[in-house]
Amino acid sequence: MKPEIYIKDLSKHVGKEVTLKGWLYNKRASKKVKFLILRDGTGYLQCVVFVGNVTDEVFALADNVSQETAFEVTGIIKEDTRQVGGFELDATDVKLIGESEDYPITPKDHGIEFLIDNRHLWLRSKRQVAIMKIRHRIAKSIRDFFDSRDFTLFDPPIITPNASEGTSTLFEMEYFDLGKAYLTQSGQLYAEAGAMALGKVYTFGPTFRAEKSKTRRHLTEFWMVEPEMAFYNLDDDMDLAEEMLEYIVKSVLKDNKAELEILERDISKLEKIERPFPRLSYSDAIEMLKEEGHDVEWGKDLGAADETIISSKYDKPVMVHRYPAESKAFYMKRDPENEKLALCVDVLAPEGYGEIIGGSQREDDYNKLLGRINEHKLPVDFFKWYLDLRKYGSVPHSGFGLGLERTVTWICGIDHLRETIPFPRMIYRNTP
RNA sequence: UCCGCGGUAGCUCAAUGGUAGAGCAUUCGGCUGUUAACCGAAGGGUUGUAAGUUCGAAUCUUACCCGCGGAGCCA
Repeated sequence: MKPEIYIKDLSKHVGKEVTLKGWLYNKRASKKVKFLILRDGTGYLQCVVFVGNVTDEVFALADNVSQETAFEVTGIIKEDTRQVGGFELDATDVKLIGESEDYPITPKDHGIEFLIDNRHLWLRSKRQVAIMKIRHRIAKSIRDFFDSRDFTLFDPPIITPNASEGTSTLFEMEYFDLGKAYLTQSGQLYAEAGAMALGKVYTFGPTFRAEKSKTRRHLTEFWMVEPEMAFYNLDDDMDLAEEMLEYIVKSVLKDNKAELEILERDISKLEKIERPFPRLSYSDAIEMLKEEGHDVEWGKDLGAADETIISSKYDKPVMVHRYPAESKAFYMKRDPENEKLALCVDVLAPEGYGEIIGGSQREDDYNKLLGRINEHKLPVDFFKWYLDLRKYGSVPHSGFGLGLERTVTWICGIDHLRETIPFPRMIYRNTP
């Protein structure tokens, strides 16, 4: 029943008769010859059905198949430089597997609302298939990167009673008789416990933010990778982030050339992603913006426009570190050389793609951390276990979070991250 | 939450306040090599909803609904 060969493997079958299974991507027809474009998830193949080469019934069938009809085709594989994949199939038989009537997504233009309404079908289109393959490659390269560096995959809970950065942006639910619980917006606090147990860990899973953000850079459900390392300071943290990003980009360049081409990605931009990446303190970034005549003030977080200006100066990701602590999360350690600064870093992707990583060295002093929790008016009870990590063998430690969809968006060179996850969840959309 | 833009055929879009149209898709016909194939024909409409102005509203006004882009916030 299962296919014996796939389109990606055709080079081994030139001159031989093969049977392929898939769906009709598109069709071009004249009276005596029909061109059926088959897609099977691994590639695209033009199948030529000539009037004399098949029975009349088969020829009539080839004439009638409509877009996205599932069918099986048998024929001889020929090399053909005119075709995208380099091959063509001379059909000797076609069998119908599943009909497709009035498929809504045509090869012409569509609006985004219509496409997202039909996301379950939109995923079949060439561009979406390419993006999903690159997403997969990026996820795999992330796992390979950490796995080969003595990290242990550490899965934090999705349902949590506490908030790492306040409750205003959390999805809330009733948890039996225990009151409110929330969908996690970060596995970091749990990863810290993991780092104290295993040394180096990483989490990789979905996270949730009920932010009312309506931009091309936000989803309410997105995937995040969060490494957490004992005995790493901020510099070590930045070194790791840099090494990981380089590794990811090189993996995609090595294995996804065809997909990048479908997306018309300018590969030369990705080829420049090599260590070292520029590092810039927040204060220097502010100075730089001021010199350019932009209205910025020390102490405020950088806006999206500011980030774009900074990242446009470089053709590599930029690491902006040591932001004013006031606007940052409670768990970040202060810079011992300047208590107003947090030992944190944001990595801004090039070409205006903005923040893809946020990381920091964590506060490892019990009393300072307790003070921060109180300053931020967070419920101390919920953080008792987290404070314990500073009570029993506390060590300097650091970590960061990488947004998977933002990374895919940047590497694919597309303009909205809703295309980088199979079924995007956004503020005004939770279907299909 | 705020600012801006939009909603017309299955889809993408036209249409000075005066008969609602084209391309694609669909159906039928033509074509032996097409690359979003091409050529010809046909069917397809409560112009987001409600009210108002007007002899007459897709077009002007008001309210509402839905969507898109952006800001803030963040990955």
